[in-house]
Formats: sequence, structure tokens, C-alpha cells
Amino acid sequence: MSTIKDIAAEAGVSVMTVSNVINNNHSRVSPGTEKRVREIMAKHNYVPSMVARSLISKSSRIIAVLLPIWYASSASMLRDPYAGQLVGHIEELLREKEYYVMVCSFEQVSQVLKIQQTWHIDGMIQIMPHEDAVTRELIQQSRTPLVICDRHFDDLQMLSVCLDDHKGGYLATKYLLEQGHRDIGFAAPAVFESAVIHARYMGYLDALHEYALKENSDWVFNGTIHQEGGEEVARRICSMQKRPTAMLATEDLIACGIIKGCQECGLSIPQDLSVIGFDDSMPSRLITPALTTVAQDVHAKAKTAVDMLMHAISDPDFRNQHTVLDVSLVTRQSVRPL
Amino acid sequence: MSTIKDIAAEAGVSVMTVSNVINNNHSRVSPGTEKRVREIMAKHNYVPSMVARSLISKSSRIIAVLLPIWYASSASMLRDPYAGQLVGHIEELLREKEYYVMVCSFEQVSQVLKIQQTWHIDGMIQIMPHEDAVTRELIQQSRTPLVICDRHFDDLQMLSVCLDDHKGGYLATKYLLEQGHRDIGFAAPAVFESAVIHARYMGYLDALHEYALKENSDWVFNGTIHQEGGEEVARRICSMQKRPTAMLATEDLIACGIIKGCQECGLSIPQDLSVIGFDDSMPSRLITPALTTVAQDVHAKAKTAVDMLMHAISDPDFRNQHTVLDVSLVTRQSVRPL
DNA sequence: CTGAAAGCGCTTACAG
DNA sequence: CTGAAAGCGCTTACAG
Repeated sequence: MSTIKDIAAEAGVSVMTVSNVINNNHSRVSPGTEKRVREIMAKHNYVPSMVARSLISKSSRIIAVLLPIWYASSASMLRDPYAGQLVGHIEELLREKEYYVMVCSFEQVSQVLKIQQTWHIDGMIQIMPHEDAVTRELIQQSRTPLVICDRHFDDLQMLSVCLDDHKGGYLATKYLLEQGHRDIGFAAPAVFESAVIHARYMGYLDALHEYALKENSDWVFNGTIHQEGGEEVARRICSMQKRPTAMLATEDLIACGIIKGCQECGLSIPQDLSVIGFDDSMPSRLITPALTTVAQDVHAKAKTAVDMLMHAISDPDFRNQHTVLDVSLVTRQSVRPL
Repeated sequence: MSTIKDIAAEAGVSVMTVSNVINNNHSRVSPGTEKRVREIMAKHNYVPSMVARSLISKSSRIIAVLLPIWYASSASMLRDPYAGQLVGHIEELLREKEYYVMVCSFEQVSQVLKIQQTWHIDGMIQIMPHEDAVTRELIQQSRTPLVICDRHFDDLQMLSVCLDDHKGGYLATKYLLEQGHRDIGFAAPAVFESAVIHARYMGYLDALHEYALKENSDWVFNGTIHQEGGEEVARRICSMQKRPTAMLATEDLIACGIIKGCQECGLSIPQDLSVIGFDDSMPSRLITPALTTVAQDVHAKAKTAVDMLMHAISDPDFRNQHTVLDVSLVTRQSVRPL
């Protein structure tokens, strides 16, 4: 494997001239010399060492994609299809810009700081929310630009990309109301611990209030985890004397679980219960009936996060921006007019 | 940010003594000195620079996870839930061993070689199959240990982890035969271009032959892509005069598409058509009826790939091993006895 | 057990 | 336009 020295020797120039052609300092090397050097580099498949370069420049062109580990699980969040999709898009966008992406699961902030330092990481994007305390600490301690997805703190200087979650909850609930539903339930993993979920919940409440309705606490299900949680909710709904006519779930998988669970205990969807999900992910098109859901644009989220990060890397003053992405309702077959 | 020099100065020892404590060369530093140095390192949150270390050692503890880009799409394969799951597990396992993981999409081998060189990558794992020609070239040109998932070439020295795809196709078909089915169709993306799919197809044929049956070419669907492809297959089946009584799909999503498509044109599953999928991924539990499918153990695949890679990194003679992982049939509700 | 020197593959001022 | 020297933060022989 040849080094800059070998190339310089063979070209009969100094190491620094080779360095100048690598770095396209056209003003510092004559066209003839450049051509000769480039030919020799090509001939030897010479690739400059990023490790040597970053030792000097304190910059590596590595972006860390941060994946929280918590929530009673040491498993990588990459297993979540949404996370995979988001990281996939981010990787594509960063590759186009000639950045390298390092994927880092972490529980504690110190792990991130260590990696950041040891590799001279140029920037970071946190995918999936962590515990608020951890995220806050990370924002405060990070020494490189950092973009947080799906979480924002008003009192902190930070870069974030979020969804208009309130609008999502509102849109879905309003749609159900317009379809004539008045008995509308809500199922979510953690209404009060997660800001994202809480915003959707507030949207739900606000829509109800607009129709002078109040929530029925029997129909608000907290701690609903994925499909299994949805199925459990369905069983509880089935056994109720007074059932809701519609359910809003904060995740497609939960909505699918509700549908499946209801079908198993003999309710039919949407005749006996209308259901709306959130995200417009793959399951929404798989389930029968196809799921009406609040759609988010994952590619736009990735693009926004990457653009913000690039901006922050080139401009040290760009350290505080909160981008809110729009959501929209996709109507399919899981809701019936009443 | 402190360097080894700062630590050495504050401890009143030489840089090399600090280096020895970092590297746990206990024989080369007295316990008292070590303790003092460690305290100073902790106090300053000192983290040794991997970039400086790898410049010397020619090793970086970075493992590249390679994601092919092809198939008429420049999209990152990470968007595929199976890929996300596999990479998630790999990342978990490598993190435990204190390796860093870099995710690299690539079209051409030269891109991989460049990254390999520029970062002194220690090893690589290719997830998802690429075109055979590209994979062969990669195997031959790679200068670091490389594990290929889901592809093997008998004529090459290589490390690979595959599934017993033939057995998978055979098991599923045999099960259908045992349930009394004789008219069994097959749906796959690319029967002859993909070795994995072809092996499943051969398993299907072999099971048929055991029952002295032949395939009916009307019922073998090639070019079936994901759910949409499955739905298209369903429409064609629905319009047939003589329909198969059962379908085997090489992917859960295809099987789900077949189920959904059939339901839409009025066939009921499994009464009118039995369906078996492959992978036991999330969709198999989402669809109604729940899908009978050939299960693979994605965690075992990740673990095997990582173990092989670790072995190869520590032993230069370990360069040729082909591990075949077992598959099993998970029976649910999408097949009925005839 | 401890240290001084050389060097990994580059880039950054500084001269010419 | 071109080069010689110093240095990035470490480790590796080599001495003592």
C-alpha cells in the first residue's frame, strides 16, 4: 500500500506537492505536475489515509448516528423499522456528501463523548428519543454539532427536527369526529413520559374539546407497547359494556394490534370499531382493512436533519434551530362514517 | 482536550509510561505510578486518540457493514426491515467487543477498497446479497477479513453465513403435501438470478418429486417484488380457471401480498388458498390469518457472522468457512388441511 | 520499572 | 510554482 512518500518519490516531487494535488490546491501546483502525480496515484490505487489526515485536521468526516439504548432493553433500536428507514436515508444523504457514518448505540452520554473524542467525530444525529435527562445532558456536553430527532427542549440551545405531533393527534381525532364518531378512545405507550406522545394526546383532547366533548378515561390506554399491547387493548375493549366507536393509536403497530385483537374476539373493523394509526409505515398497508393513519415523511426528516448538521458544521453560529415537519392524514379503510 | 503529553507532564512521568498504562502493560509500570496516572487521566476525562493509535498500528477496531446498492435502486438497503434487524444485532455484538461500526453502502468494489484503506478497517461484513460478479470481485480484492451473509461460492476461499434455503423450500412444500395439497404454486422475485431463491426453488421441486408430482409452470411466478408483487400474483390466480390450492412464497411480504390480493378479489384464506411465507418476520404475525412460514434466526446469523469475523481477525489462516444455519417451519393459520 | 528517540502518513506555516 | 522542517498523538524497538 503506497503512501504519499512513494508517490512523491516516483513523481520526483516533494511530499507537499503531492499533498497539494490531493487537496486540489490548484494555485500551488502546475498543471503538468498535477497530471503526472495523478497518473501515478491512479496507477498505484493510492488512497490518502483519513487517519493521518484527521490526526492533523481534527476533523474526520465521520458522522455518528446515535441510537439510544434504554426502555428495559439492551437491544439496538435499529431493529425498529422506522429507525432502519431513517438511518438508511441518512446514510444515503451523507454518503453523497462524502461523509462516513458510524452507528453508535449508547446508554450514557459518556460513551458518546468518548467516541466523539477518540475519532474526532465531525457531527452527530440522534435517532429515536432517549430519556429526557440523557438527551439534555448530551446536548449540553457535546463538543460537536448535534441534531436531535423527535425531541426538543425550549430552554436549551439545540438543533432538532420534530413532527407536528399535536396536529397529528388533532387531525386524526377531528376526522373521526367529522365522520360522526363521538366515543373516541386513545392508545399510546407512554402518554406522560414521552413529549411526542403527549403532544399527540393534547391534539386529541383539543379536537374533542372543539366538539364540546371530554375524554372518557376508560378509553384512554397508557402503556400500550407495539402490536401485543394493541391486542391487549382490543381484548379490554371487547369486554366492555360501553365500547368506544373509534380508537386513535399513536403508532401503526398498536393500531394493527387493536384491529387484529378485535377481529379475534369477533368484532369487525370498521363496522364495530374504527381505528386510526400514526406514521404510515409498512404495517398500515398490510393489515386488512388497510389502515387510515397520520403520515410522516421519513425522507424529509432525514434530509432536514442532515442539512441542519451540514449547516452547523460549516457555521459555528448555527446552533439553535427547531424544525417542525408537517403531517397529513391518509384515509384508507379502517374508519367508517357513523 | 488533553493529550498523552499533558497527562505525562502532570504525572511527572514519560509519555511512554502513560502509553503503557493505557495499554495495560502491567509489567512495564509500577502499581503506584499506574494509579497516579489513572487518576490524572480520569480527572481530565482523557480518552486516547484512536486516530493516532491506528496511524501506527494499522488497525482501527472499525468494522465496515457493507450494504449493496443495486437492483434499479440507489436506496439504502437499511430500509428493509430484515437488514435493519441484522445490522442492529451486529452492531450490538460488535459494541460488546469494543469495535466501532461503520455503515457503508456501495455499488462498486472500488468504493469499499477505498474506505478499507483510508480508515484501516479491521474487517467487513456484507449484509444482503449484491450481484454475484461484484461479490466475487469483493472477495478476491479485499485485504481485510470479510464475511458474506446469504451467499457462498464453492470455488472461492471465503467466509460466509447462509441459511439452509433448500431445506426451507423443501420443508414448506412437504408440509403442504402432508396437508393434502397437490396443486402447489411458487412465487419469488428472481428464481434464476439469485442463488438463495434458486435453492428454495430446488427444495420445492424436490418435495414435489418425492410425491411424484411436477410443477405446473402456470403457478410458478417469477419477478414477484414485495407486497405489490404478491398482490399481482393474487390477481392472476383469481382469474385462473384451474387454481392452485396452495402457494409458497420466498418472502413473508410476498405471501402477505398474495393473501391480501386474494381477499380483495373474494377468495378467502386459507379456505380457498393456503399460503406459506419465508423468514418469520413481523408481517407474518400482522396479517390475518397469521402466516405459516419458514423461520430463520436473525440473531444467530448476526452472531455467527461476528464470531467468524473475530476469528478471522485473530487468525490469518482462518479464511475459508461456510456456515449453514438451520431453518424451521412455524405453523400458524394460513394453511388448511385438504 | 522507566525514558529518549524515531516514526506512522499526512498538513501547515514558512521560505524561496 | 516548489520544497524542507516541524508536528498531529500516539507506539515501538532500544537502552538503561
